[in-house]
Amino acid sequence: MLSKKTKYGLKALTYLARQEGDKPVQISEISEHENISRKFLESILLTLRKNGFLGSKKGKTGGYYLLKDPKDIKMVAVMRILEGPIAMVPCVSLNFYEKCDDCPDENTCSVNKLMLEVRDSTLNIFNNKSLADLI
Amino acid sequence: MLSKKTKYGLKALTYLARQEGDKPVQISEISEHENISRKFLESILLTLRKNGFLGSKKGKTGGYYLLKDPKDIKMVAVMRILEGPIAMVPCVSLNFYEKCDDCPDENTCSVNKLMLEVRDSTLNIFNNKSLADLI
DNA sequence: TTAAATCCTATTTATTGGGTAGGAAAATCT
DNA sequence: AGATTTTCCTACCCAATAAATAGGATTTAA
Repeated sequence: MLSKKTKYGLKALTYLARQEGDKPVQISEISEHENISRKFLESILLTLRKNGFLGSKKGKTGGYYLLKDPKDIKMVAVMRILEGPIAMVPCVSLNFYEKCDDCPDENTCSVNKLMLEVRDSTLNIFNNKSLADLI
Repeated sequence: MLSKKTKYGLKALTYLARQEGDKPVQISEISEHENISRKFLESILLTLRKNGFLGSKKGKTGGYYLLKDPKDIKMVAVMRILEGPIAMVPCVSLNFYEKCDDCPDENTCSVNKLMLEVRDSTLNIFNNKSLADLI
């Protein structure tokens, strides 16, 4: 299941991508338009900023704005920051690899091979989709 | 993330599929070979039985066995029973559909469309994989 | 100087995953 | 028949995580 954090983050990003010009958009504007708890959204935008997707301006007339062109914001990057691993099991994750405590041998593990296939097909989508494609 | 329930269930199924003949296999044998908590596995096998994947025999010499040929046990069916929805959001789920409380219109929702694509590609894999393919 | 915005850390609350407990019911073996 | 060994079933617990909230510090424009 996609976490609400990721879902809200994606919605906020598309909201920003739809803006004309690069005037900062306030949290509350986004939260109202997209029906997201203001405080929760605040923390999400904060992590998106800390990870280089958003810029911000403080004080009156402050807000958030995209740092890159929507077509240069790959879904795979956003997903990894907000949701974490793309893979369904850590043992087939590229960026969050972890060995399973059960499973003595990954090479002969049936679950491993199945989930590898799922990962590849999902990755294929996220690699080839940018924020621009979401609008 | 794939739940351990699903992971263990898949491992148990492949273990059973690898058996010669259809003699019942006891829970404890599977749990030892696959490093799964005995009690937890018990509850998993129970749901697999209640959903028509496994048969069981009680008492001494009892245990579990596959009811169908491994090639007739589709991954998509197993996944839906053990893991639940294939889709990452309820609003694109075929079997577990639910409307999102935020989102006023699914047809114009960017997340919806993206996750629909992911669902389709994952579904495509699970539809075309059977237990036999896991061995 | 005031108001309005982001920034930041910590805390709370709710949900779920993972696992246990304990006994009832059934089947086998002696 | 009785002992033993298995599955069956319901209920419960615990820890981790997700979701959301609190509250003040900092910055900026008017």
